[in-house]
Amino acid sequence: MKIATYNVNGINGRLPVLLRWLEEAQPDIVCLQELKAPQERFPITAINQAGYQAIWKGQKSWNGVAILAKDREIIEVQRSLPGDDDDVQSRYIEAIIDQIVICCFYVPNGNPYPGEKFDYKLAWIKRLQKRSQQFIDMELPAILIGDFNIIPNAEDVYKPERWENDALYRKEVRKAYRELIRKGWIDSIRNLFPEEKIYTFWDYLYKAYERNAGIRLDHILLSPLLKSRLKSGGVDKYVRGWEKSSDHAPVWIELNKK
Amino acid sequence: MKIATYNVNGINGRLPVLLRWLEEAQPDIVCLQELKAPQERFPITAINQAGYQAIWKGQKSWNGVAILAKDREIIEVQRSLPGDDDDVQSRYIEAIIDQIVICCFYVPNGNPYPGEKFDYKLAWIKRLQKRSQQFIDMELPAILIGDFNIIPNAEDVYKPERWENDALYRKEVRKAYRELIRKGWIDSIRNLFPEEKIYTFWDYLYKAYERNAGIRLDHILLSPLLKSRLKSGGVDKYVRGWEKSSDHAPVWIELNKK
DNA sequence: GTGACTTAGG
DNA sequence: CCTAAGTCAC
Repeated sequence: MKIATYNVNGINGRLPVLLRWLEEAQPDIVCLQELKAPQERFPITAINQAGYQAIWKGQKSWNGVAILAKDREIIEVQRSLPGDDDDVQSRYIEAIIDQIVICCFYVPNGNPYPGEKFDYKLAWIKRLQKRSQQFIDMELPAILIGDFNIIPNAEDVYKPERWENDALYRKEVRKAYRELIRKGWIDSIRNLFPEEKIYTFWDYLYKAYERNAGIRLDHILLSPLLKSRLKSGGVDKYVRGWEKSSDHAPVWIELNKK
Repeated sequence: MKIATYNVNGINGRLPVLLRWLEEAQPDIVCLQELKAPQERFPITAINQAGYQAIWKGQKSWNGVAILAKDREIIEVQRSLPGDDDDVQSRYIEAIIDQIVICCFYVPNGNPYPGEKFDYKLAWIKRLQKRSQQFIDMELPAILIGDFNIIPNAEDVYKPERWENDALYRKEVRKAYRELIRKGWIDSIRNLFPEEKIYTFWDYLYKAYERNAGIRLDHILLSPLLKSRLKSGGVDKYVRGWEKSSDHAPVWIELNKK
């Protein structure tokens, strides 16, 4: 089973690119972030025609997340991240597919640091830690997947010294990521490729992709129960080179059958 | 010699369509309106690559006119319509090509009627009448060509009764058009096709093109000296059906050699 | 640099 | 409906 995450940066403007990638990559489960579309403007017809069921949580202009699945039932569990009823941003959706809990999310960017937005990011991650710990405690097969807006380590950014005070790399958020790992979550891509330079995002500005000035932001974390099923994975970097591409590339793993 | 007019409704957004049409239609002289680009953003490189020389008068956001010519010298004569030095709108450009005076323009829309904008339109047309009369008086071969924003007659609109109080069809502007004809200008398309229903514009709204709910706004008027050289003409209506087309279609004539 | 939104003009 | 342009967020 192939499971992927892709920050599309606008589901409607990105539709041709998304459909082309779905056709070529044939993922079974896809988590999307940054739909940038209100609930009623999600292109469900085109997604269905491509062979996928979907659940999604839209929002006008910003954020928005979705889970797509091919030939599989999607059981929606949550449409927001528990822990703050006043949070109106559409950044989290959770479902059970094939008996695995899929937590698809888009962590707040958090810039500028310091400031309110950074505080919101830290608070959001705390809620995510809390929610995710429940799956660990219950010993459920679960996946944390999406745009974490966290660069986990120095080897995940082309020029770490430039990023010290960026909310994507601040020590507080790296610490939160390490905390997840300490609790048992497995960074699947880093597990498969312990030494390689792997990026998932290249800024639109300054020819970042051509210079490979990238960062690793999009992650797929497996709960301990799933570790033994991890078969392969990768970043579809070439998609970032397509016309009218997102600034992120799709990231995917394959799990062996239970 | 093939001479055409095309209101492109945004030269940069329309560039692929324009280049495709130039390639297919192979006009010798092309008058463009509604460039909607400042002087420095006219895509002269692409136009040159397509084989055309050009002169143009740009304006930020609105209006803007250009004259293109293939393998012919363009002698620029005017960059604005004489008669009002305070008029800052880029609606008129005049050149001599192959010993013919080419007056390329974009008459003000004039809506809503009544109002200041309608008054500006009438005043603008008066200046055009004055300028054009000079060519008649001097017995020069000349062409008035562009988007007149005038529906000359009831047969030039799909539903005339709906348009009585629209600035494109108000009796004042139709009278001004008749006045040009009375002075000797020849409506080349109507001369070639006295009885046919011919439109050059279909609104983007309400599926106007699919319903053929069109109007005739773009005209090519010949000074008396050129009447005998009129060989053929037409509206490239199919261009309006292309993806990302303008709301106008190109209009063209062919002149016999002198 | 890019997307979504808003506004103005048609 | 469609364009250009200005705004905001990333």
